[in-house]
Amino acid sequence: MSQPARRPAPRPALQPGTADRLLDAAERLFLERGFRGASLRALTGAAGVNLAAVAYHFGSKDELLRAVLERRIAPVNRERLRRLERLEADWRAGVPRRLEPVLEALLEPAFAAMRDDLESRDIATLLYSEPHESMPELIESLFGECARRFHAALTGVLGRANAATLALRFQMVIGAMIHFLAGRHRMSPEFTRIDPATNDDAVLAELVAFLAAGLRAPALAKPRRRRAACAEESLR
Amino acid sequence: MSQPARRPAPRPALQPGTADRLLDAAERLFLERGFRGASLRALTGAAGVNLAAVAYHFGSKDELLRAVLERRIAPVNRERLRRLERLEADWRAGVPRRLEPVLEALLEPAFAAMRDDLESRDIATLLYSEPHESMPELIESLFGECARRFHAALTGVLGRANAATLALRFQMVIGAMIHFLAGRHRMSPEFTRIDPATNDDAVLAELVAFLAAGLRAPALAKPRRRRAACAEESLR
DNA sequence: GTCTATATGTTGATAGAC
DNA sequence: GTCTATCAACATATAGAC
Repeated sequence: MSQPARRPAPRPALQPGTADRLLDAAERLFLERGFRGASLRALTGAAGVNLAAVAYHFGSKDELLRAVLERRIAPVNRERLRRLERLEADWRAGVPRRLEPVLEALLEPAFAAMRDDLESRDIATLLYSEPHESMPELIESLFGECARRFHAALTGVLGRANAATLALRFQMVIGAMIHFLAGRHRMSPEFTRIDPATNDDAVLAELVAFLAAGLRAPALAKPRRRRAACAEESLR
Repeated sequence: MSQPARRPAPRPALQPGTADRLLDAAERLFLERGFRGASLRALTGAAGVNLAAVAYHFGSKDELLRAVLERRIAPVNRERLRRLERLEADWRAGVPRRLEPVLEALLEPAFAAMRDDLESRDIATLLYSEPHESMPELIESLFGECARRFHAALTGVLGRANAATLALRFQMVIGAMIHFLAGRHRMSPEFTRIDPATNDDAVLAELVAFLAAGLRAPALAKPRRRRAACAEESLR
């Protein structure tokens, strides 16, 4: 209305640009067929763009993958850290430290993203799975800070001792989470025996309950050691 | 010495045959580079056999993959079921049902295989990861019976009610197990903060403790419901 | 920014000699 | 059983017109 002319991105929502349509198609096909299984021809064909657009907009297939992953994962991790920081502020203000809110801060943003974008159900599969030279750095750059911050927060809630056990348990949390975000849609309901109509919120609540109980499990008696009975303090 | 001539398989151990060398090389390279990332030329080159040997001995690359998977997974699942059947015989004889032995029957054979064959650390990665047309049937044919039997055993130990919750929790067990068998070697120790020297037996014990605690967690209060406090009976 | 055309290499599979 | 030679299809990437 007020501007006279020359707008670089006129209608960002009505007609997605070539780059966005490529990202959408790549996301879908990478998930369906894997990185190597989705050729540039299939990608550009599905997006309705020219084959050469990949090189022009992203440079290479590898960088297209990175763009696909970052677009989904970065906002989820930002939300995770935002929620964690609010918890930590509460703790500094004297609110007692509880385990469940930390797990919810870790899990809920991923489930929310899954609910909002059904097409992109689980981007994390691509990281967990296909071997790819640059994956380790990509994992570190995407999840490194987030993982360290949550690990530290769990240490703060569960106690500083027994760091080795907590490191193992934190990976069990990560494993259950990834499998649940990704694996459920890869296996048939006949195999998992999970009702396909199960509400995502219910799954999230069940995950939090399961993982909290696991994290609170008494530390293993090495030769022989007293076990703490208090729930919140049992991993000492 | 005594036989005059014509022996079809003279020295089965000293010099592995072409098929076995192909299986070994394929296993290693599929794990390193993924199914699609390992070409038949790379496979046969590493095995020191001719390219055409794949077609002769296995028919196709797909069937070579199936052979690789079956060779490792079938014996592990046989051992799992053998142990589970011994437990069930004990139960029929009046021994009280406990959760931990069931988890050990599920986990220990996989860890033992990992310990025995360091090269083939985690074959399950190949199933969990790369999308492949025939994977769902392959998963069903390799793990279907085993999964159903363990699911039933867990139902027997934890109680028949709340089947929906148990189905979810069983998948959490599977997820943590897979991630632990596979993921630990994909991520750097700096990322996981797990001491690389950690004993596999210790990891197994920690997994059992974590998962048992998670499986025993009280069922979620739906609107409002009394929670059972007894450990072995809490999932009712 | 988008397109055609093409360069250059690799893939899985197979035919047929030995 | 093992080999060479080769096929047809496909891959990613790029040069250069519009």
